Amino acid sequence: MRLRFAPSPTGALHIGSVRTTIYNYLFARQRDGALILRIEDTDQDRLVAGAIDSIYDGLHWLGITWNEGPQEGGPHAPYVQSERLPLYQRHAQELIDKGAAYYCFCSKERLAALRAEQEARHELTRYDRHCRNIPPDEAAERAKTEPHVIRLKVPDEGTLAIEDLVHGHIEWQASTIEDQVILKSDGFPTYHLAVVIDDHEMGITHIMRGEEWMASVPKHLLIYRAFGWDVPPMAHVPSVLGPDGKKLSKRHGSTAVSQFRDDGYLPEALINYLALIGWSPGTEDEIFSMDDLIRVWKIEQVQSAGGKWDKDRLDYFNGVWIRKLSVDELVRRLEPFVPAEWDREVLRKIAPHIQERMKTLKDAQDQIRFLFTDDIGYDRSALIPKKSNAMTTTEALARARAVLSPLEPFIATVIEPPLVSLAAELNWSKKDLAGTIRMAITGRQVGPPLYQSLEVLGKEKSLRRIEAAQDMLAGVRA
RNA sequence: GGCCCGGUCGCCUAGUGGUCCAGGGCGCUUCCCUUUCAAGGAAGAGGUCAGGGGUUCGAAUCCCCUCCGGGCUACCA
Repeated sequence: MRLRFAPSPTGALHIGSVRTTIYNYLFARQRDGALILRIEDTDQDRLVAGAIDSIYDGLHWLGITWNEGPQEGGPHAPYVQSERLPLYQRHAQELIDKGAAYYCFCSKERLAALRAEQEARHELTRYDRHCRNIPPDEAAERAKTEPHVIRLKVPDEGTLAIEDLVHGHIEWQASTIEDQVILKSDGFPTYHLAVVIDDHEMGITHIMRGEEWMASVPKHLLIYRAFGWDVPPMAHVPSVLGPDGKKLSKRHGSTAVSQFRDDGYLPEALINYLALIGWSPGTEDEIFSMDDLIRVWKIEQVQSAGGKWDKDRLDYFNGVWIRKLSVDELVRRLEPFVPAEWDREVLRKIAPHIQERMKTLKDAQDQIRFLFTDDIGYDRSALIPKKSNAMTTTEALARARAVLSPLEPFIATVIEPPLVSLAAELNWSKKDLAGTIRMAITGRQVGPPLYQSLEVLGKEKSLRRIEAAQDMLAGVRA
């Protein structure tokens, strides 16, 4: 069993192609098969520098591994199509020799004009086979000096069909297919020629790819047939759609895996969420690690309809996976998301208290900033509860400071009782007292639990900030 | 326009002729818990299974038509 995924280095690793890659990975791993990474860079004009690195980075981050590839090597190296040109050219020649393909000398201008005419007459826009009947000898001779492409010689009649693993029986009439260019004038193959040759040469046993490739299947079938090769089983998996129902793309916002990493998403969450677009276990379980997926995922359960991308649902899964992390692991994952100068010991102490309050790792920073800087600026009015005023609040803060200052050890369980009693004495609700103190020490209305926050902040700083709040209310400080 | 693929609550989906006056999750509403926010618990709103014809004792599930959506229609992948 050999599966492949074949991205084009035309940009950052895309979230949609990741979903398809995950399926390939699962299929290969659950059957002890091999996974091959092949770079399809036959379009010279669309190459983007650094794209291959970004593909590698993204895949590594997700924990997807493979057996053969450009950097890994393997029995069918090279795994980059631009390094396999002679192979395609040789095979294109073979197709010509077999009469399954022909040289075409039409200029791009003629093709454009032809197209314009057809459009004007509301006819089908396709190649008119102008060069199809040039005698082979003459064509071969002209090919030595004239610029040319090689086109597939599509038969006039016949039916082409596959039994798709996802969609079942699909068929096409040969008459509806164009004489597709398979070798471009720059000597590079088009996708159609290159995939068929590589999938065959590399011993790919199952082709799983996005459904946008379905329309080109009949062309591939013709090429397989011309070479006399067996056609491997194919599975065309549904697309990941944007909110507007169209195939997810940059238009819908960033689709780069690296963006999700930078935004504080866990690879576990992304994989879990993505796997569920287009696949369902048929049970009510929905939290799956990659290993779980390898166990339960089945190609038979893959949907035939596309599914829309839903950020809220991704956020939910991210929260689930963040909560599953051990504290040590959470701290480790938080590392890139907090300033280097922040004390890691303090981070570790507060981590358990913000763990269930994060949608993304990025959320942590704002919630715990007060522990690492004294610059927590807030408005004096924010200190005063609705039913209170500056004077009573100042009083409350003074009393709180008095109550807190002798406490030893300064830990949450010791801090709570006296503050609860104080609230009662002041005839304040616990909520109001806690809210005022929270604002005084954190500068925010929401955050980790107050008593734990005081503990982690430490007695000295806590008292100092409460005093500062008092002064602010009393007008001592602006 | 042509070819192909789709169409179950706002979204992801379960469902493969009866146990479905359609189940779960996200989101939303309400309540509980509660020092905030979350998390957690409970309840609820939300679907004429795109529409119309068949087949059948019986259809979301099978067939046909229509409508709608998407993909492809490049010397792009």
